[in-house]
Amino acid sequence: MKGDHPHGRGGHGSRGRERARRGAAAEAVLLLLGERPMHGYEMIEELDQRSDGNWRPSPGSVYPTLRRMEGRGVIAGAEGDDGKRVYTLTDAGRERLDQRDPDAPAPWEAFAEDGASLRPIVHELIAQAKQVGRFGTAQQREKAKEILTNAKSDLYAVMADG
Amino acid sequence: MKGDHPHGRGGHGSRGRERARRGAAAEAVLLLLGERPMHGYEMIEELDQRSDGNWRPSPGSVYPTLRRMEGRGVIAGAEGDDGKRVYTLTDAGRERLDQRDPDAPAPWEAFAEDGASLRPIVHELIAQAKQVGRFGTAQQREKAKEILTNAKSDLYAVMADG
DNA sequence: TAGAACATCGCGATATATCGTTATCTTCAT
DNA sequence: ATGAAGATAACGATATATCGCGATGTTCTA
Repeated sequence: MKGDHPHGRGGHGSRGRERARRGAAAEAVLLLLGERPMHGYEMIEELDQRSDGNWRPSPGSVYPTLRRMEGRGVIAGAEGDDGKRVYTLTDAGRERLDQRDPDAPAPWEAFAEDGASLRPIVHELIAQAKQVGRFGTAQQREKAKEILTNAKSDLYAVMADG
Repeated sequence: MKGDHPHGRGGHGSRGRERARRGAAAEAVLLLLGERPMHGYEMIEELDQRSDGNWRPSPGSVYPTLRRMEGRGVIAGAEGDDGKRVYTLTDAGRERLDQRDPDAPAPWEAFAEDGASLRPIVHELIAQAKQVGRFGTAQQREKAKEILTNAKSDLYAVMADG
């Protein structure tokens, strides 16, 4: 029951995925282009926002997916003169989208975070460290180094026995 | 006078620059290509290493510089079939390099850090936070959040009155 | 010689593409 | 049902290019 590890269905928790499911990128593209035409980078940002910063698919995920889908005829890309390649749903793509279960959650929702995410606080900490690095005196930087070193040790301890 | 602020020639310290001098990128390229032909990304990595991670010029610095220098005839770029554009010194470039004062320090040396850099420890801290985020339980993540929040406050305090 | 005006450079953000590794999912034999 | 094998997708790293903002350095003027 509870003798066995505090994992349960916990292991790595009730929070969002690490890595997207197979096909999640393509499904996300289908849904986004169902709303309006977009280019690749735009989709990356959109997914980043919709997942609250927890799924920002890398170029290595997005651009091959777009090419794949284009090859399969579900989307069509038009090269603009500004170096942007804007994609639109084809009829086949629209059909595929219509066939999708409308109650199924969008892929980015699988990445929704509860409040326990370390991301924002880590981000703030980095920003503050940067401030000290840029504008602090040698003494202040030394102090900062100490603080950060201690924090690191504390994090180790949490994983070791916390 | 000198009564003002514990800055002296301290302000932001005896450590490396924030931003490269005007012309530093071009000078660095000249020096690197004096050693061997390289492509853009390779130079970025090389400068990152030679400056101990303190100057990793962004694509927005490097690629325009390469094009500029090519336009001025000091370097020549050859497009490979693998998407890499390898640059070489031209005779004019070699001449320019020979005319350079050999005792002058290389641009990346201006970024040399004393031991007070926060960069490595910040990096380690991020790595450890990631570990907790990936593999930690909800309790452990909560603890980590607390630790990081405290560290942030401590850093604020250092800049405020430390 | 000060300072203002101008030209140019450095850089983060924006934008795209591919490669090799790793993870995921399906399928097929056991 | 189970588990190994194969196919394919996701992703970080590698690679290039441009834009606009802000910093830097030079030149011109008073």
